[in-house]
Amino acid sequence: MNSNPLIPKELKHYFTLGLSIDCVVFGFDGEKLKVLLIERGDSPFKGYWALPGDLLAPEKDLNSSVNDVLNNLTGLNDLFFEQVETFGEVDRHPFGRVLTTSYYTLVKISDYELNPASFACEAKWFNMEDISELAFDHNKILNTCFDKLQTSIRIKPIGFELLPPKFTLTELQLLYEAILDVKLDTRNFRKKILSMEFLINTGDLQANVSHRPAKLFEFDEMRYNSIKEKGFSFEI
Amino acid sequence: MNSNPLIPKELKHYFTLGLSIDCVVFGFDGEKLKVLLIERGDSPFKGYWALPGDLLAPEKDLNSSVNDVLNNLTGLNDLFFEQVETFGEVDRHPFGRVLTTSYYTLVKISDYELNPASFACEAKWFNMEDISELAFDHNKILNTCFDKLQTSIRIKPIGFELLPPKFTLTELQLLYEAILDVKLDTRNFRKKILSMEFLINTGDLQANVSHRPAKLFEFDEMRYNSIKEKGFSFEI
DNA sequence: TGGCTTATTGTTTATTAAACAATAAGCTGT
DNA sequence: ACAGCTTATTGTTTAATAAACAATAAGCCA
Repeated sequence: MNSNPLIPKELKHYFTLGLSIDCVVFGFDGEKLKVLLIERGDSPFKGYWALPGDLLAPEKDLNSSVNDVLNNLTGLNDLFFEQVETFGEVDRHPFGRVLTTSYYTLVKISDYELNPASFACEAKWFNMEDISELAFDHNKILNTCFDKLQTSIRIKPIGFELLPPKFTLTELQLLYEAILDVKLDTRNFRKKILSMEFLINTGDLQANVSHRPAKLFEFDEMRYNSIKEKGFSFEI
Repeated sequence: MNSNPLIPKELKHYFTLGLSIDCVVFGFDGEKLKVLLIERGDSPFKGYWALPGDLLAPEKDLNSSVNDVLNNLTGLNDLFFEQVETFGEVDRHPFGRVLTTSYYTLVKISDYELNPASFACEAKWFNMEDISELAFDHNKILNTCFDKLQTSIRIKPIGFELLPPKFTLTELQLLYEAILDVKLDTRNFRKKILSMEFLINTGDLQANVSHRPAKLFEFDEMRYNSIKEKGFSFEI
């Protein structure tokens, strides 16, 4: 049962920590940026809204447990997470010493169904501005992850995971505006994003709209990935 | 002695983790970028070179323990660290389950004396290119921190901590070249760095050099800090 | 004073960002 | 068919920034 069989006696005291994983799942609904929260059905902080998170099992890798934790609580699955920061104030957890490593990801809300389970008695998307006091130090964690998201989107072309396979440039612009919380100039935005050449004009048009239909784009995955690795500067 | 008095029985199993802190101390000697390593005098990895690092005591905050860990092993003191990433592969430590949170900092080598202590039987500055196989997964950790350093220096004006209070523009350029591992155009570098207006020309000149003495600059701390917070783009 | 060493500076050209509004295309209802 | 509505699309001018490039300045020393 002890996961640390070789620990010298004098070090036993150091092997009493708990570590949790907290997931910040940002969602886009075509208009606003949201965050997925759960209502906790167990102590501590029973009844509070919180980031989906749970203790790391000693026999599991850290980074590869994130999806399990999220899946257990909300039903969401198979997401790509970015690790952000580990929080370790002594008194951040009322039960004892629990540090937590935070991660964020981005999803398209309509692609997923929420199925709260385990100690999550509810799971819900919240507008960023509607979030009040969360359990633990989760407000701080959320803010840190949001800052990181805003920085990242200027350096890497994240965002495509959040759109349908074929999308319009207007949809893409709305996504950037939602994440950065600014209004962008349409002409300049389009010039810039097209100049990066990871968008492909499919030739298809939007259907069933009562106005001029927009061109549908998809993205060039090869080129997108190579840019994503190198990074770029998206000052817009 | 148990630091987690309120843990429900069924969760005891989760509170058996160890967490260490690993410090990547980059140093600048006026010419090359170096890293501070210790030779481990204790098992595991006795005799190996390693990043200075130690277990986190359950009664101490994570971020504020970094300086203690480093000070214990090397005598260095009072540095500003940036947290980078937490590594948590199950088998990364031979004694059992130990995750590690990594941090980096930057120092001017000549400002510090090395005093290895505790299980560090040696402490030494290594050129980045002279580093071979380190203990644990420390090569991976070092690489991750180095990537982060290179990214950060393009976004924030780090670097001044590494220079004497009054320094020449050539010294500053050498620092950037050491960290980024590139050659920069002197005229463009000076224009760019001066246009940011956090450098103050002290009016003093370099002394005891057998060539045209350079002007000595210091930096405008107020302005430097405000830029550091907002971030900037140092594509150079 | 000539020679050595490093410091300092400016111009031209290319690229990128910013600001700004008129026209196009499909749909709807008449 | 067309007038009116809605959103999509596009280009130009100006300003700012980046890139490329080499001659002169200033102190020291012999």
